[in-house]
Amino acid sequence: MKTLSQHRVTIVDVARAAHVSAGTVSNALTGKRPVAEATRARILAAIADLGYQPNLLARGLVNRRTQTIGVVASGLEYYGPTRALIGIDRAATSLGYGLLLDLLHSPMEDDVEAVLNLLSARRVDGIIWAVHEIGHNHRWINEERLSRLPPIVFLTMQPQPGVAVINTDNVLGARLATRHLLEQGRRVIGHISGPQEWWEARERQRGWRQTLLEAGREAPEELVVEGNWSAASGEAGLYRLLEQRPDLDAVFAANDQMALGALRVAHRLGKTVPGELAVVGYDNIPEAAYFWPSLTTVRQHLSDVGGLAVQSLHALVETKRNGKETPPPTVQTLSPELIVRESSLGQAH
Amino acid sequence: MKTLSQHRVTIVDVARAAHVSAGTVSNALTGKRPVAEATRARILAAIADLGYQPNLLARGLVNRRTQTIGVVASGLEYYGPTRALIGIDRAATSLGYGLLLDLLHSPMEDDVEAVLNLLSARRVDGIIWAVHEIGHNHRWINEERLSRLPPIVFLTMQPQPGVAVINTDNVLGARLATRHLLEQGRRVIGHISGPQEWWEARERQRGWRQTLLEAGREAPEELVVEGNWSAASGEAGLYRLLEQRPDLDAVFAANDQMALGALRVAHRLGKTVPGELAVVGYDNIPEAAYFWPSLTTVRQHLSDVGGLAVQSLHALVETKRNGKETPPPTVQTLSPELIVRESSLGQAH
DNA sequence: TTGTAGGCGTTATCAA
DNA sequence: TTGATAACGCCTACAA
Repeated sequence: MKTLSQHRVTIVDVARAAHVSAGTVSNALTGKRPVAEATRARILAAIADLGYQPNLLARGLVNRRTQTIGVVASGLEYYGPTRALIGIDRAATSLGYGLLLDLLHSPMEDDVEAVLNLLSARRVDGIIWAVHEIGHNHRWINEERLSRLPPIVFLTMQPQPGVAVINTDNVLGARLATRHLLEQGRRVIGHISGPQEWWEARERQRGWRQTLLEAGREAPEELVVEGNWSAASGEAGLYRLLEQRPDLDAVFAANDQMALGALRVAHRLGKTVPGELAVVGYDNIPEAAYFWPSLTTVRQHLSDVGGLAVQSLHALVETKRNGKETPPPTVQTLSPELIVRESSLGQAH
Repeated sequence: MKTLSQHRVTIVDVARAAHVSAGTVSNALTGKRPVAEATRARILAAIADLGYQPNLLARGLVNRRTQTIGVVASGLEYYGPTRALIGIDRAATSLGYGLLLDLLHSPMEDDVEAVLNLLSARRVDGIIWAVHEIGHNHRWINEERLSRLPPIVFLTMQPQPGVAVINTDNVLGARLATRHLLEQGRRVIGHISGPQEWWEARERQRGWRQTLLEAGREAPEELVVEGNWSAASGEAGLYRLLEQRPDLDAVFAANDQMALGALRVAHRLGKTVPGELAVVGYDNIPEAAYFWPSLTTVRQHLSDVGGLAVQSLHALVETKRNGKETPPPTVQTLSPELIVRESSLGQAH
């Protein structure tokens, strides 16, 4: 027996109030079958009257579809991942998906299986994996495992056969930065890299090296120091670099924070920027334009990356649902752009 | 008839494989009723064998509980909201909740009702409302509306009778900053405020004014300019301030980005910081320690705010589920702390 | 155009 | 300790 109190209103209540069957209410709601104008009006009135809200759990149960995307991310304390998340949210909302968010707090050790299982258990329609590739934390990715998961799209990782990836071209970004420094007449261009366990850090370093070699320069070990993305490590990095190569007249840091640390060292040593030392960063964090001097940097279109990921995922979900054979997963790579500001302009000295 | 292909394994499959009933499998899984050791072993074996994963939709349907928290947030491009989100995620995970994320991209105009309805329809157990209070965008909050929603906790807003709020003490933060400047012997302390539609901006300005008046100083209008949180507006702000009060020897900006803009103006004008002008910010973004000079600022414990929100929400959910009368909602306010760095140290001139 | 019956995958109740 | 049965709230055939 139903007590009126403490009873959430269901589709049956609406049906009763509108003098129709539950099925008809459902049809009026989903529009999957025609409903007479008059009855639809009564139904809508009843819905408004009772304050009915369809239970998406029940709906998902029968539809085998939840309109939900699971997003696994890490490093939200950095600028990049947050931008990507914003892009994901925007696209997801416009396609009618909800977002189930799961942050990995230590992306090298977190229990990936547990996360995946939970997402599966919640029956998300698809997954966006926005966890940085560090060390072997992408080891779990293989066809066997993926086959037992909903469609999944990866962000910023080493392309791999059989998986859908949305990338940014880190090599190109580094090349733009380095070439720009060459064009400004810089002769000794150092690099403060990210941690070498990070795929992106290796790519950026590769771009720097390639460009130097292609220009007939050398890229010896003493021109590279490894940072950990923090401004503190950028600071330490530039000190070390200057020790190893006092004639350094330019430095390309693998992110803006480390570049900021480098700027600080220059100030402290009384080295003028860009006069005696040119500095270029990577990421274009909002603050970069207001550093002193303002920072030349590389901009990635991260929120586009997020948006693209959702679109690709949506396509995968749809083709799977229609039972069609899924086309081979693709890699999409977006090009970054160089943003030139004060910190790198003009000839040395 | 069931075809083996294309059939997700259910609890019934497990039951059959383990020669027990579905109910028993359920009991083994949830531990809500005792199950003989021998049968439990068989069940677990079958689960592993079949790769069974409970369907949380179905479970949620009957339990009337989804172990999900809806998080509505805005301004993720800023440092603060992201920190809060991280804190929320951490606490939620440890309490066994999933996070359904919904970002408002223009928090003044977005359709709040649509968001709330969607969350309700998905049957989240509770909601965390982390949308900045701007203008009248919190107008919808009233007892009548809240009564038709799951338990909800608000972040950083003007306390209001009948709603649970987790706050940071913005007035106190501004007081700490301003008092510090007074103690350093500064005589003319200006303020670059946030947009006055923002509650937090008004609070910080209030703290600044109070402190000056209590110290027997004046806080005339020409000592305040309104920014929009961006570094650009901080830049414009300081120019204006200096025009109005050439004798300005300190400025308190309502966030670190605007402080950064102010630093830039000082450099450009050749004004030494802190010698001729002391600068204090608010937020303690990671870059602040590496500005030139490093920035004195106010640190809020935002990830604690997020964690507390989850805990409070959890408590609300539990008492509601046990049918107990919910105790009157409370306001919890965390104290910020002043972080002193180079930009404010020492006497003027 | 509408109604009826059955099922989506679990858990809770009541017996056994 | 275990098994049958009836919900949970919705959608989809099939009939009418």
